[in-house]
Amino acid sequence: MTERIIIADDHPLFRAALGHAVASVWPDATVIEASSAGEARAALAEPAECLLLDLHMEDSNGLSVLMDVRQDYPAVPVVIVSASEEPRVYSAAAQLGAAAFIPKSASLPVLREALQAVREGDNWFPDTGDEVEDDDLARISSLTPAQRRILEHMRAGLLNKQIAYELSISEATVKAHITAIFRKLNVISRTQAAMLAAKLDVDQPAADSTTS
Amino acid sequence: MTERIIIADDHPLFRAALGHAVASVWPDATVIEASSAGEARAALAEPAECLLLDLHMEDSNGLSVLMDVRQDYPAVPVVIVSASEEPRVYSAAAQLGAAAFIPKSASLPVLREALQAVREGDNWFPDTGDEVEDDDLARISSLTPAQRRILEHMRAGLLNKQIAYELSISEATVKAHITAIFRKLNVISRTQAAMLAAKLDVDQPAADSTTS
DNA sequence: AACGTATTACGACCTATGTCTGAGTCAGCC
DNA sequence: GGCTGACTCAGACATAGGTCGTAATACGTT
Repeated sequence: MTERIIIADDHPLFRAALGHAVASVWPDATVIEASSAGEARAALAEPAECLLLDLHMEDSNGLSVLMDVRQDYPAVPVVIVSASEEPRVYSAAAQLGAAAFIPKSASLPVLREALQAVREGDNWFPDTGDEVEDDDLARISSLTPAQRRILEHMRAGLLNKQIAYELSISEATVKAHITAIFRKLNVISRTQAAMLAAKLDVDQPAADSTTS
Repeated sequence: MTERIIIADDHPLFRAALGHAVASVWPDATVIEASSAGEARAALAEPAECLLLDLHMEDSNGLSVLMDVRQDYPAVPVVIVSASEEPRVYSAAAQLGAAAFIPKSASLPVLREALQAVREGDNWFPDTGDEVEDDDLARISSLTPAQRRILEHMRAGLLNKQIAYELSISEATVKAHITAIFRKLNVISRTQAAMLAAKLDVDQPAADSTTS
């Protein structure tokens, strides 16, 4: 009987590209496309050789789909395909039983290498080079409440004088806090601090994905 | 002579998928792949029929690349390819002179339809119905090239001195440009300007699963 | 050629930002 | 009580940021 490979991704073009790569590793496999987590689960009702799973789909909450699938079909290796390049997401996926993690920025040879490894029963994860950059998130969460309030106002583009007025403290205190914030965030100007705060405020999903 | 079509996207697999679609619309064209904004600009040194441009690449932070390209090569139609589904981004791209906007979630037939329209000199944008307007966009696109360059550097958190060095101009000139930028963007500090630039240039495909 | 306008450029000048030193209060903790 | 950490503030200081006036260049108009 032919092997069934399920590709779950909500980007048709990307499914097509993945399909080509799959075909070169499993030449005789039947490729089943799914554009949502629901379709992927439906496709799993019949035995499958492998599941390529996108983390960003309309009806999916990130890694929770992976959890579900691993629970219900532990025999099916799951290859996570994600736009994320965050090492924290790699390791989260690994802990949840993914067989491989492929960033969408991967090239075709890399993709084939990963799929080949999975076919042979191995795991495959991106090479992060051991020591990852220090974590912005950890740094920002080390701020004290007063420092966080001030960072919020900095981000809004207020002057120190305005921040002092808003928080009913002196400008000297604002400056003192700001100096402490810069140290903790490892930046040297209020613009960098504000950009960092803004970036991390949008990047909530990375921090949130393991707790749901 | 053969037509040159440039595909700029940092995902090799997606470039391949786009290449297939392009080949079906421009059968005899030469497809040139670029994996960064820099490579795309280099490829534009020779006449090109069309540029397919991803908004999210390593060395680019969004729509600023589009601005630059439109400025330097107004004759080349630019098709924006983005993971974003935000109507606000569509209209931003339209205002900045993009010929088309294709969400990465588009199917192959839709993609072909858009490319065909561009080939015939038309525009093509996703069907959204209601109008979105953005004063900020109009303001930011009124910046001169020098001002835009400086805004980009401001956004990266550089000091005026560093910007001056990068652009080989004096710090006094940087300051003068910054003052002009503030007036045009209607802000009063570099932090506000940087936040505004970041907000409008956003194309955050990697971080949109948000909360459960 | 003469003109207006937009852009880029610069220096002088004042203000905002950020650092450093030092110090006071308050709360929790061993 | 002694210790620590968070929050508060002030004065002095150095530097970065921002405004203003001014000028050279470029480009299109008349």
